[in-house]
Amino acid sequence: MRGLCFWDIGHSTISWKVSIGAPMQENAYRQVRIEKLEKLKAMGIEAWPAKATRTHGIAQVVTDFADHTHEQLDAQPVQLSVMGRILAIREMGKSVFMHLSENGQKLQAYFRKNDLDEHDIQAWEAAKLLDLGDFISVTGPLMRTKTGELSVRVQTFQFLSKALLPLPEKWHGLQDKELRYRQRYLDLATNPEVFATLQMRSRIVAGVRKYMEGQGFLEVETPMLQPIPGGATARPFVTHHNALDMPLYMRIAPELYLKRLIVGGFDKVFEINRNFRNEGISQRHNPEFTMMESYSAGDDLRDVMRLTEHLFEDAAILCGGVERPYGEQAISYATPFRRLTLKDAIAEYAQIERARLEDPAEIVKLAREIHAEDIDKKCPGILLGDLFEHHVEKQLIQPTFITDYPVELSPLTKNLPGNPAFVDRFELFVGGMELANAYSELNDPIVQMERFQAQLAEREAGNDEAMLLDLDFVNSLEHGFPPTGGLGIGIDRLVMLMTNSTSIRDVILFPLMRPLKQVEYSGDAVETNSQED
RNA sequence: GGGCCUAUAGCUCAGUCGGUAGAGCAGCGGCCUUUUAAGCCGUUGGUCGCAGGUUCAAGUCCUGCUGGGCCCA
Repeated sequence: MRGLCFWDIGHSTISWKVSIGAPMQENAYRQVRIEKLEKLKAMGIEAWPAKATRTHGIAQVVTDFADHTHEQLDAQPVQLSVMGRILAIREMGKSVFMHLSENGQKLQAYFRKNDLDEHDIQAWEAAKLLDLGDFISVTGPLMRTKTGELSVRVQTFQFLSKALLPLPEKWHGLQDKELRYRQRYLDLATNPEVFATLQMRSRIVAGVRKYMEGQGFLEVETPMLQPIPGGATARPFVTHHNALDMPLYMRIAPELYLKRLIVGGFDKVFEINRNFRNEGISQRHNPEFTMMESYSAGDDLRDVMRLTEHLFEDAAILCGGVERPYGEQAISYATPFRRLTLKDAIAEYAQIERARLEDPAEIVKLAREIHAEDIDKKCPGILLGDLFEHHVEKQLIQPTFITDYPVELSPLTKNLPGNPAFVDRFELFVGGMELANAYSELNDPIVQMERFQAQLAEREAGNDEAMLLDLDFVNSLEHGFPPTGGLGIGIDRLVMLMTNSTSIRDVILFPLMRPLKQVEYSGDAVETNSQED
């Protein structure tokens, strides 16, 4: 047999949510359409031809002829062919109106029995076999209906793909969030706002790429499979290379490789790609997420701040304006963004006397007030991070750079001049979320080695998120690493802000879902291929 | 990890105090040659997520499980 898989609907221990996308399912809808398919075959019509008859895209027609009046289209007929999926059918006796959809745009097609008969005597019978969800192409002159809607007056049409399964409800679309994420194709096909959001994501990524290139950065690709996962504090996904018989890790960050490129002589590089962190899933976290990470030789944190805020301003303008709605808020991306040190932010938003944050004993006291975990094991710097997270983060709605981080939170960052306890780093917060993270990169190989050793000690003490030592990276620094400004921007979150989406899943085409158990279909035998618990 | 919510027709959703399982859309059969969620008439379709329990009787109450959502840490 063909090794088809289908969702188990019979196994008693399996939670099964009936799905319109379940192939091979006993389904009256499917049966009806198989019968229509037989009728098409009998008429000699191919249901799935190799190429569509098409002269125009629907988007093109909609824009190009937006201003053409009824009279103009009558006087100078425009003959064309477009393809699309049938999203609505309004039947009126011997004429039928349909909406065809292509790439998020809609165009009406007007089927009239007399018009079809003139070109093909069996066409009207074939048109009766059209269903919601089918892809077709229609050929004929453009017209405007009585109500002024631009339409194709169909003379001939072509089946492009006969849909065997029905679309979700035409008015509400697909609402069930689980089905929306599991069967994103149906979500996209029936929810125009979902289509628009995910289309906008691609445009934003293209915009970011264009902006970075405009600033003189070169796009590069560094390993996603890494023998030593570095550049961030996070748990990695583990995999295995068979031929080399060695463990490999999905990268948690590209940082250490991009920095090697600076050592190698590239002055400005960036990379837009996925990072993988083996952590929980939430409205703001997906195990794989997209980062734009960049390094520019000769720059420090102030330069990176300017780069960052203009990138955000640019993206906002691309999406419609420097002021963008986010939930109940209006966020302004007009530069410059507010700058605030970590301690000043805590003092301001928690309404704590600034001087207390200079006293380790006071910091511990404040940490106890918010019931921070493992207070005894943590140094004051890390507790400051806890205080910030608790009191400040969610309140930073307007774009705000937080600067001057404790060294313990930033093993790869250069110290502030004359201050061994704090580093030259910023994080950008918008809409209560961390959006970007940037450093004046640590370029002293001796200090870097000490920082790695401190991380190893952390690891010994049981922190499995502490960084691993990457000796080759330290070695590269010893060959000379110029002052460098580094930046990472969470692209998914940027898209959330720009498209006013509250969940990261809404801006990821295929967010990770727990798979439903499957069975393998092999002739008459149905066997489970899922792992027993 | 903890708490709350949720799963009913292909889809969107009702289902009261425990007493014969409902609507709209979609589908199917009719009527209708410029409709706009077209309209009108008729009609098919249910393992009420899964497994137990209580009860004369469970979509409804209880327990467990599974998927999903939301909130908290």
